[in-house]
Amino acid sequence: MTEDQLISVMRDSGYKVTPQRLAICNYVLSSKDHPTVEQIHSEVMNKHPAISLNTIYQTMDMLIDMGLVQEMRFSGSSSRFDPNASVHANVICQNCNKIEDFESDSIQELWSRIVTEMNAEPIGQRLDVYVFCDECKK
Amino acid sequence: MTEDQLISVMRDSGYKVTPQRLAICNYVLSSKDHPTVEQIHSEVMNKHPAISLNTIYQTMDMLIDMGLVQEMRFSGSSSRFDPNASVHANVICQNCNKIEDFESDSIQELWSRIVTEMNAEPIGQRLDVYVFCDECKK
DNA sequence: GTTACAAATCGTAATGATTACTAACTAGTA
DNA sequence: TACTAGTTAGTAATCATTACGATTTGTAAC
Repeated sequence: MTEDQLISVMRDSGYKVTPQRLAICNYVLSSKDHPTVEQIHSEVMNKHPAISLNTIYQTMDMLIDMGLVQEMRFSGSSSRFDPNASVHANVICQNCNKIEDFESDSIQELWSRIVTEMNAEPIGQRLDVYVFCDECKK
Repeated sequence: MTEDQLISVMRDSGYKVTPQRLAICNYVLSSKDHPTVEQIHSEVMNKHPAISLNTIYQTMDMLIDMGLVQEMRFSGSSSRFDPNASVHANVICQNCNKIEDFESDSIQELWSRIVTEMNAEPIGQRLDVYVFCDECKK
């Protein structure tokens, strides 16, 4: 999604476009590692040194509301945010908490079949696979 | 799982068997509605009026450690515990937070395919489907 | 059965992520 | 340019969860 598209979506959803929000969105929507609020905060502070945690939380709520990110909560740590909107699996190391996405056509295909079987109209989904990553296996 | 089997598993894992733990386990392992710590607490208080929240938390940690329940965290609410160890989907209403299990051969197949394609050795999984339940659609 | 000891329990205090609140500020619009 | 509603930053409050310490209890050895 380009920045112009993002701005349109924000305006269409009734949100004002501020430099803080753009900085947060640009970082989160392009990130690959499912960042926490703290990570987002310290990253965005490079451009906006006075930005408050509150603004991060509020902007994440906006992104969730617009359907552009998914919040993932885990025990013993703070929320992480997943900007990948497609059907995919989150491969999560139980030791170091690293998260990697795993996508494949067969996941998409089987998922649609399951949804049909359920006779439901899902508004979202989440697939987690818990593993020990290569690093942590050692 | 019978109570005798449960007791064996607890002893084998190095946990002592106490009346409080048995009461908590009996309730949680037979529950169908993914209870919260508060629900477990108020239920078990019927038998053990002085039981503390702390004991519930500690016993849930034990059950997680023994692989008999899975913890599920969500935004804006406390953890819920799923005693269903099989591969299944949690159908979660985004409005009332009701959770229902959905099991089918396709889910099993999806799961085995992911595991094969990923070439990983998963130690657990979680499949969520977010919906508005029939009640909340009205 | 008694004893010894490590673990469990309970009550309370501490922690820490998240939310609420408020005054100052700003984007969007006329 | 001026107005208004929404946004921001800073701080305080909340609440689920965890940590702590004194007392009690399960279990294994005697």
